Order: sequence, then C-alpha cells, then structure tokens
Amino acid sequence: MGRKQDLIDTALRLFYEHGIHAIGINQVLQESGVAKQTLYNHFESKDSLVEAAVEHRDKLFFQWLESRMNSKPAGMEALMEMFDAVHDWFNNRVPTLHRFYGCFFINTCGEYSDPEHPVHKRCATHKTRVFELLKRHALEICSSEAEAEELANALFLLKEGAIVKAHVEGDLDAALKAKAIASRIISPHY
Amino acid sequence: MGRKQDLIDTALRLFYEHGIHAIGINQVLQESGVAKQTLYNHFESKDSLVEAAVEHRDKLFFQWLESRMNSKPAGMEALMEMFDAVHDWFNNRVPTLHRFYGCFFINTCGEYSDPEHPVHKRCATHKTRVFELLKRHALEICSSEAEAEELANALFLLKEGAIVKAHVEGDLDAALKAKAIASRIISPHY
DNA sequence: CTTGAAATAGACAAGTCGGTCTATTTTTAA
DNA sequence: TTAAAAATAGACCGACTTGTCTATTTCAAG
Repeated sequence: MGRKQDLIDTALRLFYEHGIHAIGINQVLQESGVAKQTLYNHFESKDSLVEAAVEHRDKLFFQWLESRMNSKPAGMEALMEMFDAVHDWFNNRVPTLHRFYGCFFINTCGEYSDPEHPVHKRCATHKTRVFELLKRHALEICSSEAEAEELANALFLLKEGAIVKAHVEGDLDAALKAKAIASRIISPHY
Repeated sequence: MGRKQDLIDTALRLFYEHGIHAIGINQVLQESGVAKQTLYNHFESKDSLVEAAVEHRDKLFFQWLESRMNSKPAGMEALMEMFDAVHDWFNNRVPTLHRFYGCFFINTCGEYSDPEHPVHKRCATHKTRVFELLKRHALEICSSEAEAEELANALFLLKEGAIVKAHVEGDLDAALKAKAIASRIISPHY
C-alpha cells in the first residue's frame, strides 16, 4: 500500500494548494518520487487519481471533525465545538488537514461544475455526511426532527459561510464570529 | 470597445462554467470569433484577461444585487430581498448572471489560493463590497454600528453558505432556507 | 480616394499535457 | 535460490499550452 498512498497524499496536497487542473501528473510523480508506470498501474487515469484524492480528503476531514465533536458531550456542546475545530483549521493548527486553502470540496466543485460528474458527486456526498453529523447532534437538543433539521441547516450554512470568508477574505476569525451567531440561534432550543 | 468586450464576455462565460485553468486561450478565441493577435493587442497575457473577467463579473453581479435590493425599502425589506434575489439566481432566472455554477469569486479563489495573487485579491474586494452593501442596510435597523456589523456578518455568512449548498449539493431551495433563518435572526432587531 | 489603424488568418516556437511503451532493476515469496 | 511481481528510468506519442511573428485584409477618417 506504500506507493499508492504516496501518490494519493502528494496529489491531494498539490491539488488542494493549487487546484486540480493546475497540477500535472508529472509534478505529482516528481514530488512523490514515484515512476509514471507505477501510477498507471494503480490508477487508470488522472481523473481516477483525483477521485481517490477526494475520497481520502473526505476520510481525513470527517474523522477529524467527528473526533473533535465526540470529545464533547453530545448535543449543544459538540455543536459549539465544531466552530472551535474549524477555527483551529483556519489558523493552521491542524497538521492533518494541511495549511488552510479553503474547503477542498468547494474548490473542487468549482473545477467540476457539472453536478453529474463523479468528482462533483463525491464532493456533495462529503457535505451531506457532515450535515448528517450535525443533525445527529441537533436531535439531542431539539424536540422534533423538523426542528433538528432546521438547526443543523443553520449551523451548516454558517460554517460554510465562515470557510468562504476565511479563505476569500482572509478573515481568520470567521469561525468565531459564526460561533457567536450560532450560539444566539441555538439558545432558544433548550 | 467591441472586440475587447467580446473577449471578456466569452472568457467570463467559459471560465465560470469550466474553471479558469481548464479553459485555453484558443477556446476563448474560437468561441468569440476574435483573432489571437487582437487578444494580445488588448491584453498582455491570459492572466490579464482573467483579471478583466473577474472585474466584469464583479460589476455585473454587484449592480444586479444592488438594484434588486434598491427595489425595496432600505433596511429590513432590502435585506430580505437579497435572499429572494439569490434564490432567483440559483434557479436560473437571472440571464445576466448566466446559468448558476456557484459563485465565480469563490470558485476562482479555489484556483488562485495565494491571497497575495492579484486575482485572489480582486475576488476578496468583491466580497467586501457586497458585505458593505449589507452593512449599509443593516445600519438602518440597528441601534449601533457594532450591532449592524454583526447583523451584516450573519446575513453574509448565511448567503455564502447557501451559495455553497446550492452549488455543491444542488439544493435549489438553499436561499429560501437561509432566508428563514435570517428572518429569525433579524426580528429581535426591530 | 487615400492613408493609417485595427483586425484577420495562420504559421511557428518552446514547452507541457495525459498517457503508452520498452527495458531494466528492485522487491517479495515460495 | 529462484521465479514472479512491482517499481524503476526514460524515450516517445499526439495533442494542447501560452505567446510571437508575418503578411494580408477590413474599415473608418480625412
């Protein structure tokens, strides 16, 4: 599993930092120190390497976020912890996620706009997974499923907005501002 | 002004739909019907055409949003109108803005991650302009500058989050959901 | 009608793209 | 130890990249 994972790691790092279409296969090979034939032994095309990179980022990011939220009591506190977690991410305190260059999935959908493209779909799946994570915790403090859905949606939008603001405008406190708004939304819920 | 604007229009359309690095100069030339030398007569490089496209999109988008908001009484109603406006955008009812492929500025920052790059900076400027527009209206219904800043920030994050959700997950009602959340945030303000 | 600017087509350069192929070396297992 | 599998370097392919250059044509103003 060594070479294949090296390729995925290097590809993800370069794709995340510079965008996917800006990075050529040869650069991935050079920086990973893997031979070209080895790449095409493990992947049938660049696109399939891209899919693997997206898949890997999904795993990295989701596991990280889930474990951060699980470090707090389910419900309110876990939901608030999410904002502290992304705050750390924005400020480059999460080595696992590399330096912050916005959301890899948002960036990637900008390059694969067609919603039917497998890469775009894979990014959508990631976002849906995160949303479900929020909803699970929202259910702990809401009196109905519909209310939990609404709350999870509000927190999700604030989080996505904060990611955009942090990346585009370089606002490193975007997560904390989002958290403040979230806490005002969440308080009537308990 | 004919040929130059043709180039900008065509470039913007293609960049928005497919991403910037995925589109070559030759494709812009072919689809606009302009000769290569004419392009390099008006622009010194592809990057400078990219900057012109970003500038143009800023103008198109901002003027559209501002006029939509100005069609309502300043303050609360104008702020709510923003969500109806982007709802129309998401659902392809604003021909001026082309078919919806997410936010061109967010997408572009995904391809130009370096915050010092002129293209990235230009995208940041756009977002700041929109934020200031919101803040101007927030001041109409807030009792302090700080409060207006907070309100504008909340609405801004919800709007950005809705754009992301609409594009990545294909949620065409994202703007209406954001509006519902916004109206609950905004009501204590008056 | 003429002159000069603007636009044209298209060849050309030097380099990169994704991808294939061959031939050699390294690693792994029986 | 030996045989198969995996990885290697690097040539090679055709297409495409941004950008330059020449030579011709279109067009508008005097």
